[in-house]
Amino acid sequence: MIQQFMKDSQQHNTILDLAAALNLSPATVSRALNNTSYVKKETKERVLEMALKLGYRKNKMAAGLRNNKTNTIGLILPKISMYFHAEVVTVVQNLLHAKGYNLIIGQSNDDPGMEKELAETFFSSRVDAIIVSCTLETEDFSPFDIFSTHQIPILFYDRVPPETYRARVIKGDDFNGGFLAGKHLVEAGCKHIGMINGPMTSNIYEARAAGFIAALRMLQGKEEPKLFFQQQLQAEETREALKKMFKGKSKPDGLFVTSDRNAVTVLQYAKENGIKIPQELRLVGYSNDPVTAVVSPSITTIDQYPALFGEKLVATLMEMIESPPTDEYQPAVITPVSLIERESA
Amino acid sequence: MIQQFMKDSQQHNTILDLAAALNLSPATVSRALNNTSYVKKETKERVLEMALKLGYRKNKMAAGLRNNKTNTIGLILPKISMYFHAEVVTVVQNLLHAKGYNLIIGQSNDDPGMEKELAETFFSSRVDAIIVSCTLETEDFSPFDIFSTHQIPILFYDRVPPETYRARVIKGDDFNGGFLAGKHLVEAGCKHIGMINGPMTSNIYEARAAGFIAALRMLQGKEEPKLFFQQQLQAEETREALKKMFKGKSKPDGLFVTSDRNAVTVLQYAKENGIKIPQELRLVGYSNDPVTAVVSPSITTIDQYPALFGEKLVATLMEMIESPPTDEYQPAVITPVSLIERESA
DNA sequence: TACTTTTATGAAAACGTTTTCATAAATTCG
DNA sequence: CGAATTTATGAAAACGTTTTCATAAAAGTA
Repeated sequence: MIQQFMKDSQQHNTILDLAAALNLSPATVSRALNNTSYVKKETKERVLEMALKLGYRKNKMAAGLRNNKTNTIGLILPKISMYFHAEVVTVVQNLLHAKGYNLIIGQSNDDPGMEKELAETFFSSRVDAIIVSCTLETEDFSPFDIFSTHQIPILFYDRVPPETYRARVIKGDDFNGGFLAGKHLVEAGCKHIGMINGPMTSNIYEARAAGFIAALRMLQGKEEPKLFFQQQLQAEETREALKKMFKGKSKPDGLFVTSDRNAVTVLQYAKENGIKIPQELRLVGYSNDPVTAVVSPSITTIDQYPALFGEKLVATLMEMIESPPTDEYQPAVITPVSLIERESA
Repeated sequence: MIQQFMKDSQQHNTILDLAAALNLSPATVSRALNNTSYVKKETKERVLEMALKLGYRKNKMAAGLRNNKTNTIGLILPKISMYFHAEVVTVVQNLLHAKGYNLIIGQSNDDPGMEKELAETFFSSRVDAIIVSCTLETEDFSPFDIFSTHQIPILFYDRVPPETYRARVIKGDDFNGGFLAGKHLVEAGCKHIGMINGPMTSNIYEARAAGFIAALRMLQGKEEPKLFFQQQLQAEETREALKKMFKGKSKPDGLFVTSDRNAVTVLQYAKENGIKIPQELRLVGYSNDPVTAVVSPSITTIDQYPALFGEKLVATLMEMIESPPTDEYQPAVITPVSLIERESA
């Protein structure tokens, strides 16, 4: 009965196969499947039943081509395995799935060339929207222009373009994060406070530094602190910076490290060199990577609430997809941060 | 000149637009773009130049529909943010991108229902192949049947179906991992060795337990050890297990915990309860999560070489995609593990 | 009853590619 | 030089949907 309509099992069956098996037109089958427009109740049931029997699944590509909608969102980020990003991706993917969207992920590995390549690929794949956290060095954002010119929603997060590049942005309150760190160290009584920062080409490190300096200036009345280092976030560089810091006569008694991984490196360096934390050196990290909670001493750090971040991302994205495009200026959404006090400071 | 051919900027231009602008047929343009078949050198140059000028990008959906190839791979895993998986995904995505494939990711959150849903979605999206690491509880693998019946390569890794479900599989050498852990604890002189394992419904925990027991049996001559616990990998459950273990009179002096996160929990419990590691309790974890290297004492663990894992995944997948499907039985690929000795044991 | 509206379905076009089938021009070969 | 081959291009069909435009039947309304 049914078998006579079933094609070679390796073939996909289509809406035409369903139509043939039911003596209906493909149009009606499509309508039944998507319950758009009028379809007799009985017909719809017959279609659904047959679809089940033949194991029919819609070819999303064909539908996408026709509808000009892929139900796919592209996500470009530096590296999935970084704690903050892994958490964000986790919730973003879950929420998008619930809303019927696929997520395609591309890692720039902090290489602007790769980032551009991914933008092109995703555009070519006709993603319905795109989410981007930039490279540490991205200065030319024009590879993303195609999206705006083609009215494809683009949403930057965390590492974002400057205000001058008009785009929707969600970012953590890095200035406040830096400020909280500085304030905490000052209030703990530190006199010589240093900082090991990431590259200032990236907005997040720039803002963390600005907030931090503002705190020192406001609360200690100091101008430009001396013990500043910026680097590419490698453990080796952190050690270099520490060596320099502790060589001089004005050793730091407080240190703000803008990445938890590097804060852990500081911890190890301190242990190796007999520097007591927090007695001799108070330490504040950034991100609330779970590792900071289990090392000893545990590390005081700034939580960025990545899950909340992810939720806001998806909510904003959906709003962008659903509402008609507007040229209105949309101020950056700032998500909160807070200081998690632990043993290191 | 050119502008007259440019459409409204929000429109995508197509191969037809190129053809019109150049007074060529779409066929020739396509041939020039993909350099298939004969195209005069000069023509090809003209096409490429115009493509650049008009900012043409191929619509991958249309191409995919026509070619029955999406250049997209689906990946289903429990949760991206787990260390092992994050590392695997990182290298898999990078390698796939280099080979011209997009990666779409779906998280089952260890829910078999969600896993099934994702399989359906990815099938519907016509992925060229699919990579799966199962739920801890997946027992019914039939949701994946569609792929095999439609000749779509499917490759399981890490958490895989049993031998009886014929499918290509890449897994870590969990038996050996368990064996190495057991051997190490025995050789360290432990007499009462316990184990906290994940759910035995999953092949990985079953194999780790089997290897571990084999080691104790072979090297200690003991039959079924007493101090066995299995649980769902939650910190709370680990604490419960520990409470029970240390309540009895035969307290363990060695412990194999088949997940590093839980090994860290053991560390904390030990600290809270004044149990000295490694003096009173030797501890071995599993996965070589970076956290094990930075806690103190650092944790001896089993490395699974996730990067190597990812490389093998992609290599095998490419082979499956490129070579004609075969019914030949393909034995599971086993990737190596090794014991990383640290302070805890 | 005769008209309008609602319900139900089908034919055909469209989405943007690629490829098969033609055909013509250019080149090679005997 | 004429025939065979290679090079170069175009027309049209195809991939699997969805949707517009018809049209017909059923239901509602005056």
